[in-house]
Amino acid sequence: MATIKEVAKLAGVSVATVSRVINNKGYVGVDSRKKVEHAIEQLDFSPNEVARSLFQKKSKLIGLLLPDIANPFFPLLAKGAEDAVSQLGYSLILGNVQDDVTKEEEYLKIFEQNNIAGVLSAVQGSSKRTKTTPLVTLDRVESSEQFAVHTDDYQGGMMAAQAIAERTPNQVVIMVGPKEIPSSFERLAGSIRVLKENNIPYSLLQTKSFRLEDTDAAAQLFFKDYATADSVIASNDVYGLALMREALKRGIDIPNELQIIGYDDMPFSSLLFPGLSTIAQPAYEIGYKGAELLCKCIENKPVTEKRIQLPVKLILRESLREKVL
Amino acid sequence: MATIKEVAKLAGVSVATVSRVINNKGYVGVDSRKKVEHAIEQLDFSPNEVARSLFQKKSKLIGLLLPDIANPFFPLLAKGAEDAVSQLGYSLILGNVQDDVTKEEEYLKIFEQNNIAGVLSAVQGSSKRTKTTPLVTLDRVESSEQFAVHTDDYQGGMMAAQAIAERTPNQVVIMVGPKEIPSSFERLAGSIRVLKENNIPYSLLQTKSFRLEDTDAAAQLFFKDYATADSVIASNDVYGLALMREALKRGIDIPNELQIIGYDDMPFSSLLFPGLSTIAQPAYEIGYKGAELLCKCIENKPVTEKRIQLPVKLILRESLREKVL
DNA sequence: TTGAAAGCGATACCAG
DNA sequence: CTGGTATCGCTTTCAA
Repeated sequence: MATIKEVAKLAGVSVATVSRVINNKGYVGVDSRKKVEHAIEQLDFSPNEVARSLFQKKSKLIGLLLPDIANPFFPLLAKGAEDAVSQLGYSLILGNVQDDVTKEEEYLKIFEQNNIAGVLSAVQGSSKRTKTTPLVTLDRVESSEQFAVHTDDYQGGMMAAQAIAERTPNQVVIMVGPKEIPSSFERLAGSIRVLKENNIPYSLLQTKSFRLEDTDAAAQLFFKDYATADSVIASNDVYGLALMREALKRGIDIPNELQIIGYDDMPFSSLLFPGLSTIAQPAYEIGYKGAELLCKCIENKPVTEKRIQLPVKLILRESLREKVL
Repeated sequence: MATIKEVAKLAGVSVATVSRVINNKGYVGVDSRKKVEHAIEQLDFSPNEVARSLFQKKSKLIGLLLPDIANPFFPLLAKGAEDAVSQLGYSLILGNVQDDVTKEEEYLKIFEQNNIAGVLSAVQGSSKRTKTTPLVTLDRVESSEQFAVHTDDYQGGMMAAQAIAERTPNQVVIMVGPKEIPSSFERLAGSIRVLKENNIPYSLLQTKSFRLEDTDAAAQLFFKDYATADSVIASNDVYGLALMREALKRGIDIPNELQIIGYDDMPFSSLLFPGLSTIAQPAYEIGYKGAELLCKCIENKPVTEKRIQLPVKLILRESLREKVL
């Protein structure tokens, strides 16, 4: 790749001048500029970001920390982040952490070693492990986070329960997401509130993780322990799906014998039949808005909203019974 | 972050010595080493990769080019790549190109500007657009590729057709993936061969892309144009799923009235009921092996296999009828 | 309006 | 064994 020096030489000016034109900064005479532009064209020059980064102590790279990229929620979030970030002139370094704090710390160190401009994190507690770099927390947001994009989990929990409540539930089971995840708690609280208000009895079933592997076990457990339940609020769509599969296998009619509502609205949820009713989380937007917010922080632009809350919405598909009025 | 200079000062040695110990290269006296190690500890020093990269003209970053990260095949591939790469001391820059050549070229330039060590590409034709950087092509591999990890699409196509052939097909439709994708062609050829050998009549239905959005339209089209077909070989699981959904909606019994086989074995395919039978592509391994191969190229290690072919396998689930012997 | 030169943080050559 | 120093490619004073 051509360097600024070669450009300078070809253009017959100094590197300083070249620098000025590529950064559009400082005075440059018209014909100097012309010559430089021409030389750049000729040599197909583009500035080395590494050298820039070294000098600026800040690169055009953003670290993206994900709990598990194989969990279908995160690719969409990543896509949103990537879209925003690349429009704003940044690129993403992918940090897939597998719910492992050690790996997260490794990545934070790598990010730092690479003069990362900021980090976008969908894993909890990253902010405690990062000092100086701007950080935006996504999705699983604790109340202590400064900059964050998240959804209203409490309301989501309420909406899910409300959808159930309006559909003649007899016995409902709430599958509770991992305790460490704050959103689980919020959703649960929201659901419980609605169920209580409607005097609907419910049981809780704790699930271990949001990982794809744990869902089957949970579904089995559900049918073992709550054989008589006729309504279930699943921790997320993957669980909802596992439940559905198991129910269909057992010849249980959905939604008449068992109605299910999930959470997230993962891409495949619409591709099923019966379709999984769910609370849609705007994963793409979370990533997109988060990236925008982060870039503002990085560039010291004014930010009006430090914590952005995105709405969730109820998606009705075939896994819920008809609403009774 | 502490610099090598500060370490040198604290340890009372020169930067050269510090450099030698952190790289484990060249002679270093025992107590010099001790002092340096201690200083490193004290200052929590870790070398700045940007400075290294500038000098070496080569970073510890690897570019990952994906056609569409929202397509559930690629997160798994990415996960495999990430696992391998991070074990070998590299990190990934994520390049999501959305089947857009311009964006791909942008990323290749960005990669270059960042002194990328190599690129891992699951989009076609990247090798034509890249000159000097080591490159490993994944999954959708043309015969011209030097370094590649892929599966045997011809065999996969045969296996899919074979599975159908053994299950009393009456009229079969092969959904053909996008023409630009070489694997589509291979699979088709394999399937046709088997069908011909068994004297089974078939029709072809061309699909536009592997994108999530196009599948519903294709499914509608299928039921419009091939209402009487009783067997279908879908381009991939997403199409298979769309077909299944549409069939169930229309009250068509699966697999008795319509049997379906997909391709890929996407994570959700096992979570359905009826489960989607499919040809499993080892997406994770493709990513993993690809990353390993790339790292060997980068480090000029001997590579025994330049083009690695991974086996596909038939996964039988409920979307196929019983086999007749 | 321009250029010379210092410096970002590390590596590696060469001398001692 | 160790240290001084040029160098990687670029940005940014500072002087001219």
